[in-house]
Amino acid sequence: MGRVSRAQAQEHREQVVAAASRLFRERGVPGVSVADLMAEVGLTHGGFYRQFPSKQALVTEATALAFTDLEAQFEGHDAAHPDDHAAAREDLVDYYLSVEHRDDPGHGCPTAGFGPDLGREDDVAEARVPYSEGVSAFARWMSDDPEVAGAGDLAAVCTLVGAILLARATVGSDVSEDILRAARAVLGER
Amino acid sequence: MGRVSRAQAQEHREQVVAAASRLFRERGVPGVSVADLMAEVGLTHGGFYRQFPSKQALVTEATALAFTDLEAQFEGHDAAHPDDHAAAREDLVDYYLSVEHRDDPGHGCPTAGFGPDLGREDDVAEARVPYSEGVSAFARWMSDDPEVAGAGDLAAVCTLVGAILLARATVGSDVSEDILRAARAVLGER
DNA sequence: TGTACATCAGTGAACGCGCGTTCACTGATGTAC
DNA sequence: TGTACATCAGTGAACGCGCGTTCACTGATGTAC
Repeated sequence: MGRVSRAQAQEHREQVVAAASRLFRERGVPGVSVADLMAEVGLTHGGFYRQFPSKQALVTEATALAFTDLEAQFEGHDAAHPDDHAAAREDLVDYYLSVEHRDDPGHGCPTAGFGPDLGREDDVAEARVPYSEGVSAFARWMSDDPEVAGAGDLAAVCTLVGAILLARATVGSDVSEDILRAARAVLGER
Repeated sequence: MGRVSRAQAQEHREQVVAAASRLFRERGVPGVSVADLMAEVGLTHGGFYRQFPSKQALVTEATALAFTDLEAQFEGHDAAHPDDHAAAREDLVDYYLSVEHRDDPGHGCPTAGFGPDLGREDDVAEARVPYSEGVSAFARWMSDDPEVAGAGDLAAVCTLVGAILLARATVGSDVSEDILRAARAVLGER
């Protein structure tokens, strides 16, 4: 192939991070290889290390990007309901606890998508920094006061994340839909 | 080594399932090899396939065993508070949202331990059967009427599982303890 | 603006390694007489 | 109860495979004059 322009290389780099952000959520970090990621962008695996020091470094970047995308989603809900944050929140909860979200983890919540891998593997501990900040921001957005999250807001995030995780793990059983319905009922009352 | 007695072989088998039940929760299914599991019991990897058709079949058995252990834990809490199920439930929630539980996933809740892997990999779909039944039983135990779980009970399970997952993924940040505290506060009010 | 050279993004073979699974083999256990 | 034979739990080498990472190489891009 020969050398590629700096702009092109930068674009490739960003595409790899975007692919990682999606695939890591979908299949988990150990379920996606460096070769898979590069192939997603139309490149071969060898060039990976000219852009990233290691696979684990990419995990941190992919986590951060996924939370940036989540933030944009929040802003989208707010824009759809000017001056009515409660309605925006209702929209989010509605989507969050939908079958669509359950069945599309790759484009879904990074809190649920990256959580399991970050809780387990010590070698991705670095990624816990953007992750923890993302969880805080999520709770703040769930709050009435966007500056501080209360216990109820943090607990609401737990309920959302637990529900989507359980709904995914019980797919194929009626329990899966029961879970989504139950969480929706309880969070609707808040 | 030569042949071993049937009783001995049966014991080995059970020890492997028990080790799998613990290690799969701790490191995830892809994080534990067949050789790891056999070594845990003092055997070599080759003999695995005389006891199990595949690694994936073991996942199902390990999931079922972990939920049997959880059931025993429920009974223990009930036994500690005869005729006071609410107090037993308080005990469970207290342990569930503790730093000890967060830091010991291997002996912790199978709902949180097996959930991520079952939600992701299609080749362990078989294990979703005991898993779904276990989630239902968990919700029923959280209920006042042990025969039926209401939406609030299922949602409480979601909150517990979400909280422990998030607390594990944010270890090292203050958010981790905030999460445990927040879930405790909200579930205490129920 | 044009030319000569240095840079470096991406290639593809290769590194060592660990994986799940198979298999010929072993020798103590279990069984048939 | 004792003996001869069949069974089969566990061993350890080997299977093919994919992993993360390294590296000599390529040729277009970027730069110095």
